Amino acid sequence: MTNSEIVDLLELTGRLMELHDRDAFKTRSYQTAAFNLDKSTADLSNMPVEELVKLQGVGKSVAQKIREIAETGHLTELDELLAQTPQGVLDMFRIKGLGVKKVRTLWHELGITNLRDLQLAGENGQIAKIKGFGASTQEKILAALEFLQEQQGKVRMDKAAMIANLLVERLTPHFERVEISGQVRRKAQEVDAIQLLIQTSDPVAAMLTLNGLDNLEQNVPDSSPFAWRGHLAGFDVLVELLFYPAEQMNRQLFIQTATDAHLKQAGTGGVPLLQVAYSSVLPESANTTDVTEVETAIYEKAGLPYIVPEMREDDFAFRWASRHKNEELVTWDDLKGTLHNHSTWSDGKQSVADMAAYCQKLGLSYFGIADHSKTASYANGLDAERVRQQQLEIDELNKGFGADFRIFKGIESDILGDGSLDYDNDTLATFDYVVASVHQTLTMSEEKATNRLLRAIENPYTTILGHPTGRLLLAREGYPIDHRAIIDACAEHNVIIEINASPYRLDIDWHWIEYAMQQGVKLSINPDAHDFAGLLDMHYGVAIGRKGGLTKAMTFNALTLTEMREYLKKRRAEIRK
DNA sequence: GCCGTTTTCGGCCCGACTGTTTTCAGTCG
Repeated sequence: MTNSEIVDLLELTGRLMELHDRDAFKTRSYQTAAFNLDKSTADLSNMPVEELVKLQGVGKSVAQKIREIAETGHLTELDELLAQTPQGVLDMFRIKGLGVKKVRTLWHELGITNLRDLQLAGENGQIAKIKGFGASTQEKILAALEFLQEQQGKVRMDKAAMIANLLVERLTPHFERVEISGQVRRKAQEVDAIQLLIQTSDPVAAMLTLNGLDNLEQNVPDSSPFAWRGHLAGFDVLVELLFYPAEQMNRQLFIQTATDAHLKQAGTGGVPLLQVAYSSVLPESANTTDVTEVETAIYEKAGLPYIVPEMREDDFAFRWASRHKNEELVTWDDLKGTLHNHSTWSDGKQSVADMAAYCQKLGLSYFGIADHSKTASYANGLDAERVRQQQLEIDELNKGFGADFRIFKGIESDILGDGSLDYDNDTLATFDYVVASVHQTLTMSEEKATNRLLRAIENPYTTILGHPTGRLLLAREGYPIDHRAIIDACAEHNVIIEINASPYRLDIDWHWIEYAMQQGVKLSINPDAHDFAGLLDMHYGVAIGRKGGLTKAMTFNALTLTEMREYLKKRRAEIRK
């Protein structure tokens, strides 16, 4: 059991205890234990009770529960609570704006035990009639339900990659060649089908083999003699396994990776790319696995420039290719540092020193710390005094590094409702740079949200605009903003825009990268890391950056240490003028 | 149930905002 699995079970237990009106303080103790353990780096599943009780928020009782979870994978108390809770009531927790109290009211007052009934109650106006609810709440619930339904059967790119790799591992022993294709190979940020190509000359035998494997649940009506469709147990996303003979593998890998829109692109003589892919005699030394060679040949025959897999979405790629070369696209190796990260000073799991050391291990030459600011009290945000203390710590740490590594002093300053940052100028002036982000009051009209961001961009202390829309993929739509106005303002005020690389956000959306580049606005691939693993999220940022055509030259954190120091110094000097 | 003592029992929590209220409960990050 991983820490987060243990924490999730404790958190759910606390939530269900509250739902079922158990003792409020007992309930809270589960919730605070989960809250504290979520930030712990201790190896919970391998700790004895006497060690566990030393952790903040963990007493004898919760320690024993953790042991039970670690040893059995279950918590008896939770299982009992779950048995008393309809699945549909649990589903209601996924609706933004519904907490325990409202869910309990909907369940007990209207007898709602599934999302369908919830929708009907909303459409009939019943929800608005409950005291404590109103027309506005009802509207919000209906909108959130609709959003949730749209996300059904989709997973984020990180989970999709994990499932795809799991399948490759499972299938490789049984087949000559297994390749990830489709949305996962294309690095789509949301995936509704995990697609793999399987090389076989005997589809009937292949089907039998697949159906003999554990945890692969076939959906027979959706399958065909050459395509197994179904699910991997435990994951609510379609798995599609397509059978091809050896000589078709590379050709199909190309075809299945690109979107229809991309394949419709006409090349020389108006022949669509798809037709070229099907009709060409390809350089197939039978089993060559050099896919790039084959795909290069296809584009060449079509008279079109080679497009990297990430960009095979629509005709944007061809417009981009008329102005750029593929070699200009940013890569992981181009990244020289990282600028939006958290530490134990706010809600991160690791210390500044440990995070910096890990960055050195990754081969980066600078680590920017941008912990939460004072308004983010829920995340233990730093007031001016703690900012000062943290900066002293960073000064000390920097003394220990040679000329090839440095920690930069940043902050993720909340953009308040009126667009101002939440420190006075004297404090803002102490940072090497400022990431300005919105964290509260996320329901705004486009006009209000845009004006709020514009004011933050105009603030001379703002270096980077953090996650511009506040969206959470598959969970929450961001607030609407006028992207052009925001990007134009960033150009005017010399503000960099973040590509938040967390697979939960990927915000700013890749569709806006090209416009930003055209306006001369650089983008920073920011992991928003709260622990070591979070730093690796920059891989997703690179993938999504490439999808949007981001070049190394326009990637802010591709600046070398020397260049970054110079840039930040110059930017500071401009403020003083 | 946990914590922290004024050491074995009494008090537990961060603040902004929204929508529903007419003084505040519920949600969120």
